[in-house]
Amino acid sequence: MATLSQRHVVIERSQLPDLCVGCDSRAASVCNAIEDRDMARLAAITTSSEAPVGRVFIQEGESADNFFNITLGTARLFKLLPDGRRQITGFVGPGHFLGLAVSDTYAFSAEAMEPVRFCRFSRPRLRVLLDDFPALEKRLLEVAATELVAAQEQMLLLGRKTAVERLASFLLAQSVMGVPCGHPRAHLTLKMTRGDIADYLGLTIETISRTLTRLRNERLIDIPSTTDVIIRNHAALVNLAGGLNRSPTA
Amino acid sequence: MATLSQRHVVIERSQLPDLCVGCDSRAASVCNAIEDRDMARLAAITTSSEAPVGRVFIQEGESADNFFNITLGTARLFKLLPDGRRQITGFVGPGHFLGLAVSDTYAFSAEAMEPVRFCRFSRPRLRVLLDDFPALEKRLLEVAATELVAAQEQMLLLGRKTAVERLASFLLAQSVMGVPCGHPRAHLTLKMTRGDIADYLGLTIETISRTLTRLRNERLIDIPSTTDVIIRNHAALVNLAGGLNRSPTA
DNA sequence: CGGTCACTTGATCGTCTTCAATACCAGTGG
DNA sequence: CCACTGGTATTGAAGACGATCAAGTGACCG
Repeated sequence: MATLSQRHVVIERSQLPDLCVGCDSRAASVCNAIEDRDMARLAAITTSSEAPVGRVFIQEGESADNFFNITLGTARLFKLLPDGRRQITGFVGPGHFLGLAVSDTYAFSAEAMEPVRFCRFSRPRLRVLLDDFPALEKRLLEVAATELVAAQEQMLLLGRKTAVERLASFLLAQSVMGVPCGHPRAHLTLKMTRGDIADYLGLTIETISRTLTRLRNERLIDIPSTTDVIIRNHAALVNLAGGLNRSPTA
Repeated sequence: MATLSQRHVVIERSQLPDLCVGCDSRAASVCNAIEDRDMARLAAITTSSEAPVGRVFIQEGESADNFFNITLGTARLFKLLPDGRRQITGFVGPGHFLGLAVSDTYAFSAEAMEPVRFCRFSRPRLRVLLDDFPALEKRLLEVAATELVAAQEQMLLLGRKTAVERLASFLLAQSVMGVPCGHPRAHLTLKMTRGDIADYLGLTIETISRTLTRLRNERLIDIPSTTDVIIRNHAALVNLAGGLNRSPTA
């Protein structure tokens, strides 16, 4: 088990570019954020497991006994209302930590979108580890702060942006996902369904579909297939999205 | 300066009840979260300042040079869109830390709702302090995690709840604000305007007003003055709000 | 080839917004 | 004491954006 998860960790790190050391978005990746020796120590106390597509491997409200470190695949994080309305709070991939919940229960659910492999370790064990490696704790704090900033941006989106603006913001965010420093990608391959996007942006499937075709008709994007989007007019999208982290001139 | 802020800190702590040591919501207060000796050390490197009502003492997009620790008063945190639309991400009072931003610029603005007094200290200084006191860092992590959970709850509210549900959730949240463990207060005195509430809940002033009167007509609340709300039917509000952190039965 | 699932597109509906008028309250100065 | 002012809240009427309801298309797969 230990050796298995250890190998995953190594694979993870070797996949990541070694440049971009001083980059902002580097903090977003927990993988990059942890020293090699810490990662080894981390791997030693984890148990690796897998979740098939559709499996909810973290259930909101259940006892938050474990921390998770995704090593492969993608998952959606979401919260539900009693009548089934769903809000997706994020999509997470390799390198992401889950389970920072303070209370004794998880604050959200996590469901595998692709087959997901993750390392799991108990809270007490993490506590010990954090005591031994303050650097790890520092990094975790950075990660939490990064997510907090992202959450605030999402609040702005959900509370104040129109449908087009939300979709523009979403596409732009997707275009820089996993691109540490360089230029944003123009070709996106979405791993989520329209329903996922809708529940992430606080809209409905139909509105997502309509708005996408509208953006296509206005030549801002192309949609070669339902999973692929090509950004044709990046500047216009940025403008629509509300400047994308601009400093307000008002 | 140092002695001044130190006195504030002492005042802060003495105002807080010493019970409720094992309580969940204790983590939300940074004041409670820091050891006495750490607080003294903290106070030693801070400079205390004040902001009059309406003063924006943190500006989104500006260089994030300082951390802030509110010691008196209340402030609204918000983000703006280029055309002036505002999303309030939170209301913060004494004990709250600000400036956890990872990037080199603040991710939000902060404006004094009442006269605000705060201790300010530079990031490098905080870094030194965190190195000396791992316990402080651990607490900060808890605080960040708590805020993250709150942010996710707010995303659910903004993305998926109706106007009544949002207002019900808001009133209930207000009723437990500053009440660490005990029963929620029935009598609320709101420090924010309708406009603030609107920008916090992703609605308009008019909708807030209408929805409040609707709740009053349905005998769920009373509104003795524009700033005061009395919760008459707590259970009904909880039901409206969507169970309030319930574990979804679906 | 039939079935399922996801997506698209159209028509209608409802909630919240927008626009507008009025009421309210505190502070200020005549 | 009362009129005046500016900010804030309430209430009404009309409008818009997105939701809902519904039908149809296309891709994938047994």
